[in-house]
Amino acid sequence: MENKIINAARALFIEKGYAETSMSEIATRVGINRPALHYYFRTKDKMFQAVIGGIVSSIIPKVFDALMHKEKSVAERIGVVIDAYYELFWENPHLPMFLLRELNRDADLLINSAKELNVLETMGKALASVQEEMDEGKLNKVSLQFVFYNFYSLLSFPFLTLNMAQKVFMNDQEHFREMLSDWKQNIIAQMRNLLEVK
Amino acid sequence: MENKIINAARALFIEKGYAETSMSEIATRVGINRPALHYYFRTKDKMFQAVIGGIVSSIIPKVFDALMHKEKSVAERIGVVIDAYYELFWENPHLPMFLLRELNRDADLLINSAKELNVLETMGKALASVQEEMDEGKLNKVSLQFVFYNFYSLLSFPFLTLNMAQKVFMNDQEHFREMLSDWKQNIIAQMRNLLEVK
DNA sequence: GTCTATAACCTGATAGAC
DNA sequence: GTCTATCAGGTTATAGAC
Repeated sequence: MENKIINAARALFIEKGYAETSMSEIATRVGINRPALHYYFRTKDKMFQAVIGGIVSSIIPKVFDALMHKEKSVAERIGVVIDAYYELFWENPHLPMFLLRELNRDADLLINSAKELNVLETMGKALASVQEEMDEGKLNKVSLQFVFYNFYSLLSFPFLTLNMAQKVFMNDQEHFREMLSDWKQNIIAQMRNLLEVK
Repeated sequence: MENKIINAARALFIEKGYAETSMSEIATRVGINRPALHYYFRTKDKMFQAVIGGIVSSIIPKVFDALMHKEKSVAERIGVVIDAYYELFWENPHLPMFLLRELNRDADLLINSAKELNVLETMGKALASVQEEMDEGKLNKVSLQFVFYNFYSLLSFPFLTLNMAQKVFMNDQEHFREMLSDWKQNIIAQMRNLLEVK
């Protein structure tokens, strides 16, 4: 039962955000009523935090392992990371928008959750490994913030503007999938331009 | 008075979004009470639409003119466009997040407003002009959707993650301003990599 | 035009019966 | 554990006095 609730809550929170999701909505989705919800999670906030924990930990990635394999080329490593994120985002297309929205509403909530789950540490290690290669002259010297910005902006933007794309570019799901595949090559090309020594 | 209301409403809507901004909040900010608000704009929705109109029209850019000047290099033209957006976003740092949030909440509202103000047409012309140069072989052949994605993702991402940057990268305002200046060069470099024939 | 008063509703949360 | 009943507080919106 507890799981049923968390699943329904996660789906609704991700789709519409914290503020615009009501407890009644979650209750009817589960098939029970409000008071029953409060029995399992005393407050809306507690419930949201439980959901956040699950989401953040699903993003703690094996993904970052890929960055560590120095024997592989930049293109190969970036490709693996993109694939991992694509898989996650394809199942939850509104996840990037959700993270951004809640990061703006209450940054501490997400950041603290990430700290508890050692996400920042894992990410730090991965970025430090990139830094090493820069120091060795194997990669261009670029600030890690810029590496982060370039990668995540390009990765997330198509998902962030999914609604718009459907209306403006008339993208259906099939079209979107094809586009993502081409877009992956674009991200790789841009990251190579950023990082590879010429 | 009507203007005073619109200004207060715009500031609040941009900062916190439609759902999390209440009429009472706007009223106290203006210095009157709720019923007085409803006198000027009958419903919250009507008021929001009035605000949206002003915001969208402020983005209809002279910006796009810059793209038309074919005699200038890609780098020069992109630079001008970035400056125009930087100016707008510097005064309203939460504007990109606002647009994205409302685009996800109610895409039609924004798109219809954009249609009324001929934004899509202006944008279409600018993109068509880029298309021409591709046909002439002066620029790489890339889908216009990708040109759009590359530019706007890189442009908006630092603003979208402003809250996070302040907490994670310890960026104060001064630091952020410097970073933006370097970031501009990064956007130009990436757009050149995308568009320039080698 | 701007106020007070109030309607009608929805929210999150709790108490208590079963 | 799950229900009914209810509370206190906030929301948009309107009616009517001044």
